[in-house]
Amino acid sequence: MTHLPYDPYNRNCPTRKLLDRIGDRWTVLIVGALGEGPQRFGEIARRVDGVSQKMLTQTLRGLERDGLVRRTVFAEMPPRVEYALTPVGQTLREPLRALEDWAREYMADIEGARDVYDDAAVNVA
Amino acid sequence: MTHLPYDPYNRNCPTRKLLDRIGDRWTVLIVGALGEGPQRFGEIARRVDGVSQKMLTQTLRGLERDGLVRRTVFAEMPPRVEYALTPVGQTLREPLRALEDWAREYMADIEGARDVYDDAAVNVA
DNA sequence: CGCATTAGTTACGATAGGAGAGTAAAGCGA
DNA sequence: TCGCTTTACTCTCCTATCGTAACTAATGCG
Repeated sequence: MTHLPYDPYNRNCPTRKLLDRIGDRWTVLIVGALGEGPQRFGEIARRVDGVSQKMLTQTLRGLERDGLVRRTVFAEMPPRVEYALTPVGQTLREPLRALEDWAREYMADIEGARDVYDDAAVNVA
Repeated sequence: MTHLPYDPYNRNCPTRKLLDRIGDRWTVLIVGALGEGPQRFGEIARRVDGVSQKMLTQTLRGLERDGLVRRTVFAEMPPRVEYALTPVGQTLREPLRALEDWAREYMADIEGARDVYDDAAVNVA
């Protein structure tokens, strides 16, 4: 039998929560960083400027659970842990990069639109 | 002169916040809904199952301020307000639909990965 | 006169996120 | 031997955001 059609417009569909995860700010940046190759915890932290250790751990754990990231612990001291995209995780690179590229491309337009909107609000007030 | 390169990996870059907005759960679904044509407030609310009036208003206001959505008020009673994507808003449809499609395509894989992960955790515990 | 309709707004409790300090375990220099 | 360093977390506390649900304005209709 085929599965029910997944539909994020339905509140009970699991794709609804999945969208939350993959559209998440840190997920976009972390997957983007790992797209360049496997990296250690600290390397990702430095690459993704501003991410707290807590959120980095939390996001990586979620991605690992979802089978998008593989976590490898080396029994050394100080500890060494390497993170890498799985084959499924690789398939996320393109849609997320598209989002990143969109943000870069239209940022200026949007800042302009905000100025116009905010000026109009001031004039009315 | 060209503008500074926008880089969401830098915590102070405005694209960082922009990523938050466009990756947002409600934004993805609302832009998706409006991709089918202009719609009234209530129509969007019915299409995007589970969105509260508060979040719908808030998200639409943000999209309007960013110049991605145009809001048209008709002076009637009861009120009628129509929302439509602007040309810039249209350019968001493709990357967001790619996200939606990805979620639909890989949902089953991910649910499988979660089962494996959670079973392993139980065995260790 | 009172109820229905539409597009909101407001108040409030729950939850998620950020900041910052604390932890384990081994290496290494004084 | 003491204690400082490194790495990958974990914990606590505080604030911001989100969801729920009730309330509102303004008109038509029975």
